[in-house]
Amino acid sequence: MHQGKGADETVKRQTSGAAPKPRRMNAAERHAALLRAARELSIEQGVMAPSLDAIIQRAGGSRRSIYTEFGGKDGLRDALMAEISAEVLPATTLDARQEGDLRATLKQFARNLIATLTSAHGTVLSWIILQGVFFSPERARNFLEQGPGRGAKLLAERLEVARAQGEIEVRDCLAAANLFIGMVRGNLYLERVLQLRPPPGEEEIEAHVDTVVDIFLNGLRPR
Amino acid sequence: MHQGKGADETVKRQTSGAAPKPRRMNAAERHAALLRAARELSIEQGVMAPSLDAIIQRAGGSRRSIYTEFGGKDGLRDALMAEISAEVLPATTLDARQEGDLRATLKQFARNLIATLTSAHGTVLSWIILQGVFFSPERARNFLEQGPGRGAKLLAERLEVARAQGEIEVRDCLAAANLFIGMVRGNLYLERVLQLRPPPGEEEIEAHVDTVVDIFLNGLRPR
DNA sequence: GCGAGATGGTACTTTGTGGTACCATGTAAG
DNA sequence: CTTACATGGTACCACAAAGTACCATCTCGC
Repeated sequence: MHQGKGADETVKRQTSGAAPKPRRMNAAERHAALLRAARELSIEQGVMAPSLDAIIQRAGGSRRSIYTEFGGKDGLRDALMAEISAEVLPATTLDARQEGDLRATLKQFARNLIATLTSAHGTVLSWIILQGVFFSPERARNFLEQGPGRGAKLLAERLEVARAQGEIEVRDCLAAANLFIGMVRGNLYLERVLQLRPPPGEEEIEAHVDTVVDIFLNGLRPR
Repeated sequence: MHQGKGADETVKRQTSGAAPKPRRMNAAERHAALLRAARELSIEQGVMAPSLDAIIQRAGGSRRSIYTEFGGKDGLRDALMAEISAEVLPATTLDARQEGDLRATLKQFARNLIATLTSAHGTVLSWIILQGVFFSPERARNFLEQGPGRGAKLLAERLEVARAQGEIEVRDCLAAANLFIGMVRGNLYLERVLQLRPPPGEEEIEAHVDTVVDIFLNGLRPR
């Protein structure tokens, strides 16, 4: 390995032009590179299962950068968790201002949710949250409340509006909302988390969403 | 600790009756004790997160027993996985011979499934399967196919019978079965896996099952 | 009783990994 | 050009935990 590094040194010496692989990163670059490497490796091996050495090797830079940027492995995990949470959270909540008809709203919500959950970063987030139960229960719980919990609540409110207008007939709107979300997740989500299949294509998502909304709305229609 | 053990020795000496804490285990006892300790600690700290020392300490016996019984930590994990799988599998499949009406069948299936999934060992199994993706994907995939996969298939067959009899109206019975299972899992399962709540009581399960089956069957009823 | 095999307890070795210190080198300021 | 600082690379340390060896002790068969 030493020899390999030595050979590279010829590159860095006097190359004045655009270096294909900048030898020096600024803070922002290092930050991003480390998070990206941590995320990629977490997808492959499990959340933060890879060693810091592996992360460094992929991200470039030195071990020290992890400590200067994140304060250690825990800090890196937290940062990764926060980053992905921020990406995924919007998809888990219903846009309350959307005033279209109920079916369209449900479809939009379902489409957004299942697409995000089954995407690559949605899967990683799931893993982080799931495993986070053991190393940072607070954060996991917090995410659950901010994300899926809030999404279910907003959806329940929308259902209550629909019920008031006689569109649907249901006892517990929050329970119904949770069931709807459960249907949306269905088996797709589980299969994705277990890495038994690639992310679904648009058509597949669309078909899934159609079926879910059909059954759900039909199940709630006034008799 | 030595003194504590020494004090116990008086018990074992000539006590002909039931020894409260037998000093020597036979193979079966050791096997069971180790699996039990591993399971309990896995519930508390994550699958196989505890060290062998912790497991030994709880199970009694010596480190060597793990190697003689299971060949090492990996063997113990596999054995634990197999054991819990065997316990949970029956609940994930529909009893095909049950010839009652559709609603009763669905309720029975849903009740069994959600009760098992949200129970303590169901939660551990989930963790084992989830994390198993990374250390033994084959076993995880196999379980999924044998359990939930087969359960969904059997349920789909039952739905097809119902469809043939005009009880329900649905395009894709397998998709519907998966949605049903998704509804049954709902949020209860997720909250349990994330240890955000204790196992639901019977009334709670019953209410959940009622709502699920109501919406589902209503959603599929012929128009 | 007594000895051989089995078992429990413990200490040791090895390995992997998080964290830290140090050196060399590249970059930027004067 | 020179100097000072920041950064990359590497070696080192500390610690935890898996795996192993050994000894004492218990059980069982003679």
